[in-house]
Amino acid sequence: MSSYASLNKVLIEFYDKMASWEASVVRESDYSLAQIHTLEALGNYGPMNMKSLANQLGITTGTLTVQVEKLVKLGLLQRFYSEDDRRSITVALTDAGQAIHQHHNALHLSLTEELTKDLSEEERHTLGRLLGKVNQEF
Amino acid sequence: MSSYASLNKVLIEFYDKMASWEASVVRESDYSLAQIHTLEALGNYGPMNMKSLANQLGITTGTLTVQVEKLVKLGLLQRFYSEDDRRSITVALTDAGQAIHQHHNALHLSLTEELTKDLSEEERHTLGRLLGKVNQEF
DNA sequence: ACTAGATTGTTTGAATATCAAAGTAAAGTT
DNA sequence: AACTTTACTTTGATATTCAAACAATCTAGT
Repeated sequence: MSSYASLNKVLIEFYDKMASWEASVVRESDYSLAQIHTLEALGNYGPMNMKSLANQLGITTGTLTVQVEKLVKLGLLQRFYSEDDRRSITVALTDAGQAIHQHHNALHLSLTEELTKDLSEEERHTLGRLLGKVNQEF
Repeated sequence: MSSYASLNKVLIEFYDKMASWEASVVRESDYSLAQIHTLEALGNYGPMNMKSLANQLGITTGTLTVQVEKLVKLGLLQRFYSEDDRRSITVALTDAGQAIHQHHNALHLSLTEELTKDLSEEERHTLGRLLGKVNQEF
């Protein structure tokens, strides 16, 4: 097996396991997977407009419009209207949304600690550096 | 930021980007995200019973029962009944299911090649080794 | 051998999430 | 000014999901 193929396997396996972990964590919360993903995207990458957010989440803007409307009604998101471009709408977390994101993010951090507890400090640094390079290529 | 926190960020970012890529690739195919995920799990990890597959996919067995039924009708999956434990049902890809999985997997392999083209052979090996360790901790 | 509890998978009913396509309004282009 | 593109929303149809109740089978302890 080529180095690409074996690395491909490992990358997919990580993605699968992360998705499965996320699903089980979210199922025990008060929010759906789609909702948590929306809060996570805004919490991790900051406020953004509908198009960027839909692209980030891998859904259409039509789907996102519905989802954002629900989260606004729940008090977790707020919309900001741009004066530069009046078609564009920036979406951001409210304080309440921020709190939920931070709670969820703490779970992620615990998981990361657990997953990498047997790595040396240097290995953790190397893994972060290499995967960071990979991320930039998307 | 601690080494855990920065690594956490990178891991999440990779997961997000992979999910987004997967969604856009799948949207252009004839199958849904849930269906492709089911085929992928069986293709990558081999035949398994309903409970294991549901766990692998991060969904309940109730949801999976419905999904497997559809895929069986489409001729992509087949069920095998165990004699050891007559409650258990092993699910596997048919040849047609295998073909779809292989087509999708080829897209993954292209992505991996693209993502890691600027890494040295040694860096690819290191990344695979470290992420492999992480995967084992789940 | 009996039984109580655990395990595996299915069914059901209700809530959510999703897309594609059509529509609206604003911005950019020629 | 007319045309095209862009950002977002709405709509209608499907697909996905879960929790809870259920049925069949297995396991362990007595």
